[in-house]
Amino acid sequence: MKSFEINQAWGGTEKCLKCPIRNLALFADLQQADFNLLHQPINEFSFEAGESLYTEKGTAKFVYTIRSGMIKLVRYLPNGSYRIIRLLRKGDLAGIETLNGSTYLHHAITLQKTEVCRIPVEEIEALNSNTPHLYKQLTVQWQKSQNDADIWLSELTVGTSKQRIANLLLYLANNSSEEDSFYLPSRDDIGALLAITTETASRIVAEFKRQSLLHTEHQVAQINKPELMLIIKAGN
Amino acid sequence: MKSFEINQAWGGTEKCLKCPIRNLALFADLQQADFNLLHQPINEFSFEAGESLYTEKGTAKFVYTIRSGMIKLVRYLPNGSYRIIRLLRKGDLAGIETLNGSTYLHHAITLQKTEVCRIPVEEIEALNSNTPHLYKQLTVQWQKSQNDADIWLSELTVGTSKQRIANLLLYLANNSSEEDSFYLPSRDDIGALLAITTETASRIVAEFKRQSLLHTEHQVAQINKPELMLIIKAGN
DNA sequence: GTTATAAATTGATAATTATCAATTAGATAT
DNA sequence: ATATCTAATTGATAATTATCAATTTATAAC
Repeated sequence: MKSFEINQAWGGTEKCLKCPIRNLALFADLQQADFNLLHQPINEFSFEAGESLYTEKGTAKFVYTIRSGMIKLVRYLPNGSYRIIRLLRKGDLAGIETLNGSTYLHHAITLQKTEVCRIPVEEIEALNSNTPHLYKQLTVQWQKSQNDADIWLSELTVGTSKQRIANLLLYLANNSSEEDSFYLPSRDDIGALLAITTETASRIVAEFKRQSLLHTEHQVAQINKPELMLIIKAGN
Repeated sequence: MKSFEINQAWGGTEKCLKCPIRNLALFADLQQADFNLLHQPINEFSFEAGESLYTEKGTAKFVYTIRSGMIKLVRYLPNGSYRIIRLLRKGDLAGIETLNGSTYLHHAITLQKTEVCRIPVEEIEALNSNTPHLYKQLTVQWQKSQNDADIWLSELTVGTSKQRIANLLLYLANNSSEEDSFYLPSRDDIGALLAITTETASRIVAEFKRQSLLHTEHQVAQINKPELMLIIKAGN
């Protein structure tokens, strides 16, 4: 594991209060006094692309808030293939299922350089018992991930492969941190996201590039949104 | 709407405490005193097959606990088709998204005769503010629906249509209230569940019937589980 | 029961996608 | 820079599925 701890250990209070993404994250509603309830340190980690935060059925001790970058939640299927269940970005929570169980339900793997805050589950449980301020954000996060799953199911599993990829590109562009570019997943991952083969994903991505609907430089991508939206509608 | 109220209005205390599905449902952890916090009545409704509990973007005032039967959560797509996002059964919650928003995110439609308890959102919010006993069950429910969505995404969107339908039949059989039979959705709904066409769904269901892997009488179905599991593995 | 209506099934064909295989481009290590 | 490995692309073909259309079966209404 190449990940490293950015700050050795700190109480949390000072830094969480000043955190640039606090309004997006789990602790949005916590107040000064609430932070004093924290006993264990909340550490900040930086992961390179392709690293694993945790694995399915692994013992679950931490929840992660994503500060920057992108994470895929992966399930491996009995036949050896894998499916990407969801993509997580800035402000999202990973591993929150551990509040009701002792193991993680997915593999969490970074797609890019990703910075996270690692919160011990026990601290979440303690906060929940002692302050009413965390509960609201937990339900907001829950709802966000549920809604994401719904969009995935309703929009990214219908239509031809071309329509699905066009939809995915628009989704990625609309949810990117950058204004006009976004991270383009590998063809393998596009396949695992949309339940199509790597080859089909590659063919269509290459075709979009030839048609100048998509420009890439390494994994940084830009798209022609209006044209892709037409493809989703018309399907040609 | 043919639905009718089973009980005109009642305080909730007596009946919720004796409810046969209470251990499954939202109020599992509530104690005698907590029920006294309820001000509005919790009414019991019975719906016939094909009725609508609520519609997407409808003003959300109620959450529903399913006592018996089955409900589909539906999203209509821009092109006029629809997708079934999830199936809800005994003990599941419908409309819980309204805790963080003012509208429902799906259409909820009964597939069979279905009995529900209708809980005003305000009561849930009030309970949450005044007792810590609801929160735990809310997260349990949240996790259950998230997990269901994950299973859907990872298992029911991969493989050939035949494998997907075999998977769906096993899922329905394993989650049925009855020991050895289950409710078989219409071919339209099977299509909307698995993102395949009605015709493909019909062809495969008919084939399974010819092969005696599936027996139906009206919409009551029985399956040969071991054989269907082989089909999922082998795909033929 | 008979008729009307909706759902399920089946057929023929075209379109889409998976599969297997090879090649090219890109990234990493030496 | 060169060798090595991995990812992306492309081709040919078979398999799967959608589409359009017709027919049969089931359900509901009278």
